[in-house]
Amino acid sequence: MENLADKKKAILESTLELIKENGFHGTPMSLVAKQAGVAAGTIYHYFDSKDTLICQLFQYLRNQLLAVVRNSDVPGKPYQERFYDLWKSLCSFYTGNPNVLVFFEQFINSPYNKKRLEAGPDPFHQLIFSFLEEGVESGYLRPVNPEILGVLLHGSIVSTAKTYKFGNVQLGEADLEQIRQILWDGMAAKKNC
Amino acid sequence: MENLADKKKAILESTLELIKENGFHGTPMSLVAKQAGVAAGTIYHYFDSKDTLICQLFQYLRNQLLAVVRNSDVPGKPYQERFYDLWKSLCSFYTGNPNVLVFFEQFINSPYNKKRLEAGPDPFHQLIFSFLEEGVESGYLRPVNPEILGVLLHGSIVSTAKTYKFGNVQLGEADLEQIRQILWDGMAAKKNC
DNA sequence: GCAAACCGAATGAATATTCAATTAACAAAC
DNA sequence: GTTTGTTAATTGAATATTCATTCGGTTTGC
Repeated sequence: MENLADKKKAILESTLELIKENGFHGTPMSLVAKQAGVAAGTIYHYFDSKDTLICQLFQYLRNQLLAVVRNSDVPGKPYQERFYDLWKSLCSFYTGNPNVLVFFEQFINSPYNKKRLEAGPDPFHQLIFSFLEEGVESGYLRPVNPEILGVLLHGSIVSTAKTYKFGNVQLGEADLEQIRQILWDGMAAKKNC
Repeated sequence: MENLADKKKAILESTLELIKENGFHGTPMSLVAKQAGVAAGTIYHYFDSKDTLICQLFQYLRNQLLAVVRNSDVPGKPYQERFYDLWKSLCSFYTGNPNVLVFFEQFINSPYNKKRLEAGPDPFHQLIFSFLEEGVESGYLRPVNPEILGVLLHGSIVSTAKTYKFGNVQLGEADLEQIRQILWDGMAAKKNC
């Protein structure tokens, strides 16, 4: 899965790049071909249609995201640190790959996503969910539906990454730390209040 | 600004509807015309091009959002209640108008948004910012850059609204209450911890 | 009567997709 | 080591479709 054929990978990366630049529409196959350094016909050797190209691009990037999350988790550490690590690694993945974030947002709010939702929960979602569930059961997090905690966690990361890259305001490391802290303080079980 | 010509309004609303259904692309002018009950040429009487139609639709909806926020704020109330009201009104606007949420997300992550960002901060953003600034200065909220608080506030609302409508999980009123509570607990100044 | 609103078929440019032909990859046979 | 055969990869011009936009003419409001 990692060492995709060079051409196929080039096509996927070019599509990502162009969608960031020109938007979801306004990215003709001819441009994808040119940017990837292949002929138009070659794309159709690897992908049935533009639609499947876009859907497979989503899968491809989603797997990268999953790998990032998996690698960031060190089971031995205390829960709060693992929480911080998770937040940080996700956030830095998005800020380091802003075109991925843009593509995700476009994809998820497009009709393409309908089919995906009908296909059931994806591994990324499940991973986050079970991590939060563990936190609740161990008493580190408030006794709240982990789905809700996931909403807050993910929302804060996406929002932060967007502001970081696109906003007029520049957020520094200290700011990111604060956001993480505020989120934790809200979600953590209150011991002495 | 409120009583737009009937036809113009119909065109805007149809565009919104179709973009939710068929996505940003895949929404031809011919369909917009049919759905709005006008001729294709009529659209060009009101809008220079498809691009300006989409940009004006964004402005149109952004003004509605602004009005919702303005109406929800009752200056006499205690700050925490105003905070809750703001959160609730924004969230229910999005859950009640899911196509607006989808459109916003599409628009903001598209190249159209570049021009908008270059045009400076918009009134909606400013309103939220000053509300949070007031909270910080009055000592109700943590002494943190209001921009950061805004990120968290907006992220939690968007994420919640998306889950509410599109997620596999159904969130009830009690769940929304909890999310609001968690957010407040994170953002509020710590009095006794 | 006049100006603005409106119509919708016609136009022309853009573009997703196809396909017949060419080239590379590579293994088996000699 | 060369030939040969076979399959997969690649090309890019041609096709058919789609779609934004135009414009000459018609209707409506005043």
